[in-house]
Amino acid sequence: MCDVTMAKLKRMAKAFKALSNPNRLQIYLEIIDQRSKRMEGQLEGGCGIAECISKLNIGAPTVSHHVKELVNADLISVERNGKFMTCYLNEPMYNELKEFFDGKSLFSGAGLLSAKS
Amino acid sequence: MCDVTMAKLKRMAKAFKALSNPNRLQIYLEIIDQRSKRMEGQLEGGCGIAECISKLNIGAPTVSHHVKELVNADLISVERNGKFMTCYLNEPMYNELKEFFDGKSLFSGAGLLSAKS
DNA sequence: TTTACAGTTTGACATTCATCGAATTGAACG
DNA sequence: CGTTCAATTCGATGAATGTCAAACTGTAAA
Repeated sequence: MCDVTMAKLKRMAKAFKALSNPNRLQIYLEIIDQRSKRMEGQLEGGCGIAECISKLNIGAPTVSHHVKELVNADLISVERNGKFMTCYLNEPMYNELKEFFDGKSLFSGAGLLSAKS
Repeated sequence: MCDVTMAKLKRMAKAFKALSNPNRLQIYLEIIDQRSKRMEGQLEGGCGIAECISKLNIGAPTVSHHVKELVNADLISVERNGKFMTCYLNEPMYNELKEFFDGKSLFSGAGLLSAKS
């Protein structure tokens, strides 16, 4: 009965873990930021990884690893454009996160804790 | 100029880390849940730790450790009531989390990534 | 005061993480 | 083709994490 809820809990925990590293959070926010600009027509395409590499104080292998983690947590998706890589925000997951703290969350009153294991 | 924003980023990353463990997330949600019930007058007092211990599949030392992590991330506060411990939701942090994914977040357009270290 | 219960501390252990340097793949371009 | 640049893969390593069992502290109640 709590299966769906439990699955969601795991999914959320995974998303939070992906966002729990400051560098990864910054990459995620950069992607969100570029998406906003794109929606306003100030930009085309998605967020390039090279951009993140140059703006953060960590090496390319680390950025690559972080991007993979964000993809793995369903927070973003990645697409190859010739020589470059482009990151896109995963909108459904973004909305799920947005709704998570909305008070009328799936969790409240669901008696989640009574589901052992 | 981005100091405040950077501080917030770190704070958020810390909060996400605290919520990135499924057991810890469940404890947090239980506390939120009990707070809701309390607001509806269905319950008095806060959430007891013993309750979490009995409902989760982990030992008391681990729950104690998790609770400390939640306190450390400013997500909850704890108070002693005689023999029992009571957990309370930290409302400001809860609101900060709620507002984080609100679109008009502090981060969008702030050029956060351009602030090296 | 002795017992029982709630919760913490300590120490240990296996696992996961963040990061790096070096080597590698893969696309574009001369 | 050979070079260059974007990005990944592959070890390696030091640090942090989640969990437990055992011992401890502190409060209440018998």
